[in-house]
Amino acid sequence: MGYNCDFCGDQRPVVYCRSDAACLCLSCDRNVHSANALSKRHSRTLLCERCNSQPAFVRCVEERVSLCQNCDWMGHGTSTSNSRHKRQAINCYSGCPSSAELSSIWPFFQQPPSAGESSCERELGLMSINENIASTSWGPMENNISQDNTGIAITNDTCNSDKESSMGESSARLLDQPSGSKDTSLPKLCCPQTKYPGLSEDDLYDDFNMDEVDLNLEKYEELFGMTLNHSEELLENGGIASLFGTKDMPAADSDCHVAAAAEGSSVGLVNAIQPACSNAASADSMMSNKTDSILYFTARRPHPGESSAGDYQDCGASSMLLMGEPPWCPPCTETSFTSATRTDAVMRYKEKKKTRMFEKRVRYASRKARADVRKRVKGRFVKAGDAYDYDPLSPTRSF
DNA sequence: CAAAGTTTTTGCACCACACTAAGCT
DNA sequence: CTAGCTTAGTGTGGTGCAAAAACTT
Repeated sequence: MGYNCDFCGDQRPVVYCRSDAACLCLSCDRNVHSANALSKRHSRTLLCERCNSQPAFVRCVEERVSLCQNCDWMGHGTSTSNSRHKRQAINCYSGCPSSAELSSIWPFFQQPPSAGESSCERELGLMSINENIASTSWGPMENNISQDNTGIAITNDTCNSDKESSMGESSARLLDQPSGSKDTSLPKLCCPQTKYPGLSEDDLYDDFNMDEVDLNLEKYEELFGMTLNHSEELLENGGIASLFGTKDMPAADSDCHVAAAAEGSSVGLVNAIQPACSNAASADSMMSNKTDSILYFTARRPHPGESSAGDYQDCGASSMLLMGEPPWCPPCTETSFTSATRTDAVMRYKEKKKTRMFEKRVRYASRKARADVRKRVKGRFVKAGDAYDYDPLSPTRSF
């Protein structure tokens, strides 16, 4: 097929790293992801055995292949005779597991013939995979996630730890909401995007526990621009109140409420839109809807001293933390969302959207992988062999 | 309220080199 | 038409610095 590891370009890729958007062989996977604590947190999953370019999220038991959303859709769509094939979700992992340990995560997993025991595996012994994570969770173990009954996943991510401190109280309140919380603790699956036989609605919601990098807005917008337009249309049509099921949407000092409500409502949108974008659909598309809504509301009126909405976007799902009280909180007594405010907000949103087009995005995962491990002096790349003051692969510096 | 001073935020250039794409043989 | 080669241009991330913005006096 001609597909090779994005890093070494030699071995057949086996796993897909969402954070790096890279297909890697086991050896490089361990090398790259043992480089530092952050890379170790990258959640990876098997590579789709059909297209060899997307992360697999289900395993077809009958066909014994791991499939991405798209290939699964193509192969198991309702119109095909294979639609009744039994499939099981494929979990993600982080850390630096050995092939044997991967086999314990995925019973069907077999080490490719070409991929021998890597030096990384031999030398580093960095296996840090947490049994619970491997079997039940998406991503880093430090994520504490709960869900409310609208399907909002609230992540307690390191990414927003700073902001969380300022919003800590409201976040805590949100997390502690007795009425809304189902106390569902951690989501269980990593990547199922649509409803499948055997996957519950809860499983669907689990999608919202996303890797922060996957929440790159341009990426979603690029793939699923229509969903954004949809959200925008709702705004412009004044559909916010009806969308949220309340006519008293808070205005001032309540961006958080609005965002949270939009959050929950977006889930509905997702379900409605999903089939239309199935060709390229992925879990990302779900977050596209979610974050787009967040984008608008958080961008609407930044509080003094707060970071910009863009910062929230950078943190992806963790932006949810900043939303303060959940939608089921009684609306405040302030004026409702007037049409003038809405128009103004839409204008700001469109402006923001325009500028966002120019934001940086990683186009070549292999280059990113190289840059990630390249030695630097004061942030600048140095020639191989030259003295350096920063080596991403080494916890200590040369000086 | 305006001006001056201070602090914070934002944007960008820099670096090496693997990789891509285009052009040519 | 395809394959192989050459070459120019691109993109990648961490850091430092300058400019702009925000804030205080």
